[in-house]
Amino acid sequence: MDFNDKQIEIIDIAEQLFALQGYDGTSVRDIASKANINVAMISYYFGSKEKLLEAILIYKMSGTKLELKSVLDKNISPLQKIDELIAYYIKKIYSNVALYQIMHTEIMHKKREAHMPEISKIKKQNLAYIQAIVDEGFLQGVFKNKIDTAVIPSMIIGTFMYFVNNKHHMMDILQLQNDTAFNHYVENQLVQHIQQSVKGLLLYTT
Amino acid sequence: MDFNDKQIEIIDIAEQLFALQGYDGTSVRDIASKANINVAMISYYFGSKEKLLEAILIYKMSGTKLELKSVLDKNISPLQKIDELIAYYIKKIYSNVALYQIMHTEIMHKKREAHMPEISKIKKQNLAYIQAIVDEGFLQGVFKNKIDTAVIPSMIIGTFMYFVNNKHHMMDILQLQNDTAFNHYVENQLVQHIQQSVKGLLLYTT
DNA sequence: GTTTAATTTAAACATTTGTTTAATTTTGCA
DNA sequence: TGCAAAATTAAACAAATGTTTAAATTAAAC
Repeated sequence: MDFNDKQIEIIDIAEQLFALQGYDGTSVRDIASKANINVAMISYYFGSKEKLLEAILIYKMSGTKLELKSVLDKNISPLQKIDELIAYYIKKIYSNVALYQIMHTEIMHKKREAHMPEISKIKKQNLAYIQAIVDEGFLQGVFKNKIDTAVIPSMIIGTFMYFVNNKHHMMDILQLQNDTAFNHYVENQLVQHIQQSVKGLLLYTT
Repeated sequence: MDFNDKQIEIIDIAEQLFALQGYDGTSVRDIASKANINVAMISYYFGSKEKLLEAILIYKMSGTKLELKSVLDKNISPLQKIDELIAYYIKKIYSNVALYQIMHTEIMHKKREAHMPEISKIKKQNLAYIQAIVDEGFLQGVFKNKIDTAVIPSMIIGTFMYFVNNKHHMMDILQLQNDTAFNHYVENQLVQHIQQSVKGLLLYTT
């Protein structure tokens, strides 16, 4: 599956609109006018609106694959690996928020669960890497708590997505004046909070 | 704002459909046929589809108000308060998942940010209660870490919503065979994990 | 029991939807 | 240059959308 420049342009714009307004809330004419093309070009290039959504997932997901293995192979402590894992995780998601928003809203809606198997496979792969770090931590006696590793991605992605989806409200509460301040908060404080809580989960029994 | 039995029936069905298929993905005819009524009844009772969405939010939110004050007033330690707060929070959300799904998808979509102020007000109120518990914990010297309390709701709601929105995947990974097992996991293990991580955030510096 | 109001219905409405058609323009190549 | 393929266009298409209408039915009030 390779797309030409024109297709990629359409994919980029459709991705933004789908993330912002939802799949059903975005018409092909919306996309066409924003992309300065004729409506027919969408059918011409992708076959249908549904297949355009597929194209977005395929194209964007291939460029988003998490390289957690590189974190795993580093010569650092399990605790540091957790830190780096989370920082890397969030950095990746943050630079592809639109894609994740589409995945979490459209794919969730029971109508379109076609791509579920593929996504599920990636999730399982990522989980295996996290599990490896957790196992290592236990082996070294650093991690004390027996937890379900499966909840860690939920904590990272869930917390992060909720936070950015409520950007306006968070900026209000935390008195962040502009987008730069918000970005800075996410990349520093928010990441630290998530790191802290995941480590707290692994290290301490209360 | 009070609704008669017929209106409430429509509200209940529309809530389920909006949560499952999205607002734009659900037609008024969908709602009408599921509710065994004529399409015109929606306009007759609510004025429009948009106002039906409003009605859902108004009606369901009034019955969902978190009674965090009761937790705050209890004669227990701040740590226990955090536990109870989280357990209560999740219990409430879980019994109103559909409403929260609508809020987090539809309200997020930039088209409809009308009800934002009202929701924002409730969020701020809840946050104030959490802040009171955190302050108390610090005063007693139990909590050691200076954190932004504002991220706690993100952790609770975000983690929880992500988990239940990926129900299928989670059941697969955690080998939960049926809905009962899933519910049981959410109400026990998941709640405990979230409690543990929030407390870890407050108690320990790593 | 008659009258008035409230409810319910089927049909029609004007738009908007995704998609296709057929003609036109542009491009790539011999 | 000439020509075939690809790209682009405006228009039309049927189906689905939210909403309204006007008639029919039911309920309530007197």
